Amino acid sequence: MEMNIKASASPTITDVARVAGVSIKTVSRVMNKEPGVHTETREHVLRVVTQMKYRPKLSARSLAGARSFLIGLLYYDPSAAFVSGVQQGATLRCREAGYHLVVESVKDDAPDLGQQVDQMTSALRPDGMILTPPLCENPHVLQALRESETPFVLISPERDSDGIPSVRMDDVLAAEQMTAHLISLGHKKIGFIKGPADQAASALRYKGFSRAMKAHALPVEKDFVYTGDFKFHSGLEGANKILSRRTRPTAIFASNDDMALGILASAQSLGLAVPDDLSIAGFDDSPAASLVWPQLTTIRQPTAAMARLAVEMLITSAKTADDEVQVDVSSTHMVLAHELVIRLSTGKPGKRL
Amino acid sequence: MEMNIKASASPTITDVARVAGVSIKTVSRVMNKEPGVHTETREHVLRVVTQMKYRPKLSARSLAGARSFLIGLLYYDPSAAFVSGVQQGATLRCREAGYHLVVESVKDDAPDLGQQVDQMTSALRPDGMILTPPLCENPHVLQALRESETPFVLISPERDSDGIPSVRMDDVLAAEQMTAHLISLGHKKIGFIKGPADQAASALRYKGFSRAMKAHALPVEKDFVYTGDFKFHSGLEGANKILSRRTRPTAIFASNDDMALGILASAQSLGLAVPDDLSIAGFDDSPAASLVWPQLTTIRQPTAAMARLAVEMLITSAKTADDEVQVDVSSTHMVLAHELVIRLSTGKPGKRL
DNA sequence: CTGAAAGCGCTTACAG
DNA sequence: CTGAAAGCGCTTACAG
Repeated sequence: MEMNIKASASPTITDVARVAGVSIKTVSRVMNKEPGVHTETREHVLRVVTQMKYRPKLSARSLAGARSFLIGLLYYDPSAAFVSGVQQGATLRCREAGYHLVVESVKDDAPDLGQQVDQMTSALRPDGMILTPPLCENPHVLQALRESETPFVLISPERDSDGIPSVRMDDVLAAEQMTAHLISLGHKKIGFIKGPADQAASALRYKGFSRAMKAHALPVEKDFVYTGDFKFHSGLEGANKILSRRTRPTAIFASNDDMALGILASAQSLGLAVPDDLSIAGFDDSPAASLVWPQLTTIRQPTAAMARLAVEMLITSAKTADDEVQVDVSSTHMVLAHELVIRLSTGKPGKRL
Repeated sequence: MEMNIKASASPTITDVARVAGVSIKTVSRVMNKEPGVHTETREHVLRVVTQMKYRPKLSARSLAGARSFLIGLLYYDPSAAFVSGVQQGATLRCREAGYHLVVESVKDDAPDLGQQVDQMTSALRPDGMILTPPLCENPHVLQALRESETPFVLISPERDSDGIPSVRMDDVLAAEQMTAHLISLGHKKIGFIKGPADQAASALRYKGFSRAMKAHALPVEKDFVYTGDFKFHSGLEGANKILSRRTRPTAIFASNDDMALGILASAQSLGLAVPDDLSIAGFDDSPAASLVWPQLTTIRQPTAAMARLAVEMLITSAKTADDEVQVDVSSTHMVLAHELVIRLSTGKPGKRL
């Protein structure tokens, strides 16, 4: 017969142990699902735990043990849909695993970025950190992380390097498929808006585009290619330029949605019907892609899935940190599937041109 | 002359005390900026701290003391620009104060929502929680929070209630100003797309609209008012309906940007020029508002500032929890200034109609 | 102004 | 399968 000894405040492991008539070590074993506890004992303890609403305190577990049950997410651009998706996936996986996600927004060009990271890791002692672009490439961040000996996973880094696990999608393949989609609709003159040279995705997406064009024996017209900066305005400008020529493409594929929306704006201001006069495709499936008319054909990045996997890897490495079964995730590079989202901004080339 | 006693691993308060030749209590005082330490002693300790790169461990501080230096942010809609802004402001203020932000994305209609909150508060023991709509109104969340005795602040709740601090903007005033702006441009027939009845902002914004109309002796035509659900599609539908009537308004004001973008799409599909044939105004200044052509006239909510203030209130209440000077924030309701963002989607009523 | 002692609530390492 | 002891790194309450 158990009885409540203290009703107020939150119960500690000692309270539970006393009520259950076992040692705190046994309660600890049960809470951590460790083997080596009699089924009856385990069930009995579990019952008491439920009854007393006992929840281990993170700070105590963290101080005594080797894990903090905290995962850090470092990001830069706050408005990006990309980060939203990543955070969503990370937070859900964390909850499932009894972990918590601590977010930190930093400026990519902050002079004290290294210290900020250092501050975060040494105070919090997270079991792992997740980096999103462009932080994946920031030497100060990477160095601070290495020095703190905090495990970390990169999401969509520029390139995979040995010893740093990463999760990504296949940008080249996605761009290739999108281009093939346009070609299959009947387009032969296809324009392309590139991203800025200093971002990894830019080159990869252009590569996919030109690869598909070449595969179908179509020329990549220089006049139809423009280099933007991933922002709306550059898409608008690029499209204005491309569409002002004597010969126009019947479709333009932009390296991201924001620029694709710029193309759409350009087309509308020029009185071109989309997709009849001009098909437009983007990349990202940002929220805005479904908030325009016609809705944008685009590529959906597996942001949430990438984040889930990143969390997974970090938790696993924390768990097995000093186990016999060393799971080495340090050279794991995962590639997740994307999704072609065909909407109304692409169609067969019109008859009007 | 100090010398490094242990170079490896991270130094603890004991290490610092030994090197500095003081007690750990003195180091603790210095780290917490407590008064009652000789300036010389303080400076000396500070020097050793810097030299050894000492950083107090959060878990130890949390376990021993009354504060966790953790603030929780509970949100529902992950894609919302609103949440992004709030998080941005919260994370920055937290860093300044040496706090960290733990985020948790929950489903508004999850059956175990109360338990989720309970789990979070009892494991993490955050010094405070921030809630965003529609969680501000969720009885399970509020009850779980109250039971856990975690202080919390509501951002833009439906209504202010005694004992629960809140931060908001003045929706009525903002809608009034936007309407006045349209009227000042010369519009007399102005349509309005309402938000869903179950969201507080809906009624407030409509109130501001009708108040301004009345102030200028203009009628609110029932045929020009439509009730949407804050989503793109409902704006599109509402506009289609309103614009299909014999008499059309020369301007439509939507209760949020997503619906305003729906109006824009409708206008474009009907061949109406914006703003010449139809002026369109939104509410939120979402990212998409600047990603369309013409860019949307809208209202910018002070999301980041609201979050900063919320964090501020929580930190203050945590600090003074058992001080003599009790700052009671429990009945504080702050109202922050918004901003009218006039862009190209509004203009003088055209001559064509 | 400064410090010695106790304790926060867990896990670790060890013993049986 | 179970437990007693020690200790994680700080703050609190107290003493001087």
